[in-house]
Amino acid sequence: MTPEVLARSLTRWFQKSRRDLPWRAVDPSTGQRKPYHALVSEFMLQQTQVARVLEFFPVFLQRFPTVESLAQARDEHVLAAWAGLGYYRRARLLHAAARTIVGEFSGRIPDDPETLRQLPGVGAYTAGAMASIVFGARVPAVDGNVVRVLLRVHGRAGAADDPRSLRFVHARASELVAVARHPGVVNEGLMELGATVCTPANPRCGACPWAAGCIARRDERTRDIPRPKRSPRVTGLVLRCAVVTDARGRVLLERAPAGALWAGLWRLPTAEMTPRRLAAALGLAGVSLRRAGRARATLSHRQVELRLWRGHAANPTACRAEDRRWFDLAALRRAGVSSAHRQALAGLLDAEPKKRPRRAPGPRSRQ
DNA sequence: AACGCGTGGGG
DNA sequence: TCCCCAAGCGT
Repeated sequence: MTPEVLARSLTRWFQKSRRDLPWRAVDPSTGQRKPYHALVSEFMLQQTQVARVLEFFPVFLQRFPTVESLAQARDEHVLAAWAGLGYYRRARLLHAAARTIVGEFSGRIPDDPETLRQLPGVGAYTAGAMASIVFGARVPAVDGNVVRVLLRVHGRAGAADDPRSLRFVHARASELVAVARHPGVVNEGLMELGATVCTPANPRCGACPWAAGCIARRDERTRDIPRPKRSPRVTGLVLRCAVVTDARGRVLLERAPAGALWAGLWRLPTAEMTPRRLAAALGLAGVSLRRAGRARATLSHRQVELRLWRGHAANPTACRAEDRRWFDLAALRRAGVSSAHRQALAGLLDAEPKKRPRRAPGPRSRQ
């Protein structure tokens, strides 16, 4: 099928089937989407599904309604609003981008892809998406969905992360936006098609506007295109974590240092190695620690086991240290804490309904 | 260029 | 339970 035919049928399909997502709302005063809302949504959507972002987007915007409010915010508060969404570097990069936008562009979000690309956390995809979807620029926006959809419709074999596949897809996407009436609609339509119809497994070809001309479907190769990527190896990681409370029921947390997992978020005092005397190694001299179960977290590249050690601090000030703080339960709920640590703390937070109150029995092995 | 970085839903 | 993976980016 020619680019013209593809662009036209995709546009028609998208205008009929597009989901009503909050970041797609048009600002009546400008007739376009709010650039700041689009920016926040694009950062959240990096490697993250729509359903997940829907939970966080409105809350984040309520907390930081404008790019100025985000730029002025403290890093810790931005991280707290991101807690649970994952890939926390995005929160720092979005924060930095907001500061650049306010500091260098008077709070106006750039509208051309080259300038957008200079912002922290904005790569080729996000720059293309912002420029085309918000500002109408005639540039492609190639994400994982677009790669899959275009490889399939053209019947092009290859892995999704193969540079040759990506060059091919970029060329096809460029043809589409070149002939499109609304480049942003074509780009967003491609992603929508990949997310809702041309899915990795069990594509719903019956609902696809391109089904009649799809080469992969004709050749019954949708299952083989794209070839699966080489999966990164997942390594195990064991962390010893102290769950220490004081007489008022407050729990002691520390900020995960740069370079650590969940960098910048609050975590339980943690040791990676097995120290002879855990409490002393954690700077908790005088606290008697007892084994208290474990929590597991599966990350993209890491299988983490948190071995929990419970203790009480008779003298809270003795446990103070740089980047450590006592949290009461209310503060704990508001704090920037990863889902893994939130799960580990679930026992303390039982006022809060947890989806998975997994509580493994204590292992016999020494921790 | 390959790797590090979270999370929860679905098959 | 296990495996796949989703609107990527920085280094």
